[in-house]
Amino acid sequence: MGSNGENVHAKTTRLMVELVKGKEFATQLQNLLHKPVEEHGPLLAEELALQILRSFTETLSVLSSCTGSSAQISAVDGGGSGGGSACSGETKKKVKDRRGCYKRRRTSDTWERVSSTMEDGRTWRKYGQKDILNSEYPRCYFRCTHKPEGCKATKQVQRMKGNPILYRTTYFNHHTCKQAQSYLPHLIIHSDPPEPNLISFQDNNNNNNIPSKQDDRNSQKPAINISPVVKQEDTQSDIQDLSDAKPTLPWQEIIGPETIGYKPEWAPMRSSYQEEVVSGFHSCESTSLHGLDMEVNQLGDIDNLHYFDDKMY
DNA sequence: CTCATTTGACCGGT
DNA sequence: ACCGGTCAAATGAG
Repeated sequence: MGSNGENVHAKTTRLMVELVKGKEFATQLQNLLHKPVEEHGPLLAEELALQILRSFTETLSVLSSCTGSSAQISAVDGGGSGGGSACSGETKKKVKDRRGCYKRRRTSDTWERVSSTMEDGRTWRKYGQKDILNSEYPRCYFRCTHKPEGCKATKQVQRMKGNPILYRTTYFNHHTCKQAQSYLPHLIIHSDPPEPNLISFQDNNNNNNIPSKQDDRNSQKPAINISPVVKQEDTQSDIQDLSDAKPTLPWQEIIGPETIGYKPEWAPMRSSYQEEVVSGFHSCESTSLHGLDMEVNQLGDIDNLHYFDDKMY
């Protein structure tokens, strides 16, 4: 980087163009959200959201090329082991050939999900967190709370580089615990007071569990954010940052008042997606993940679910 | 007291 | 040698 000023200038211009475009799309989307869905239909909003994402992707791509490295940033690249560094983020560490080359082996039981929420209807226990080279955000490691029972499902969650509102979650291994078999969270949007925009997840099996005590404990966590207006009524341990006073509820912002009530004053107006990378199948997983995705997508959220085979990643 | 999270240390893959 | 993943003691909340 810095080796060719002309290119940098051109790229800066391109960045500006992309960002302006993204802002325009976001503005259009915002305006759209103040109109009844019947007027424009759901597809237009989705198209705008896609344009915004595209703008982000392009911006990240330009930023990536600024480094002059092999960094590859995409809309779903959370800056994991292969992530690149930002233009301004010239690493102070001496860079050797092996740096950033490490890649965890992937199997067919590994898949990745990019989401505005790390919610997946499972109960997880955090067992580690690491700062990842060239990544702005730490990677958090979770295992199924039923590991003592033999469940080998794990997941990694990391905020996406350049788009920290998105979570990338990588899942590893299937759930073998039985709790998840019966676990079928159902996304419910509460439009009634006292908690406007309240969204809760309830399973179909009367798992009417109290919110985990992690809920407020996790307010320290940087990586996992669920809006406080999202209420979890299951024993989902990865509902975190519920106490965070500055929530992000992407689908909420995207779908606007017509769908779920109203956008709170404090809700930041931005194209917000969170990255969730999940690894491995819960063998106990039945429908919760996909069911949730479906619900969220219906609300305008954009999830990217990537399955890995041995060669991907 | 119990249990989840944090975080530095260690291990093993690349 | 480096880096990511996991372990486990320390810490803290309920």
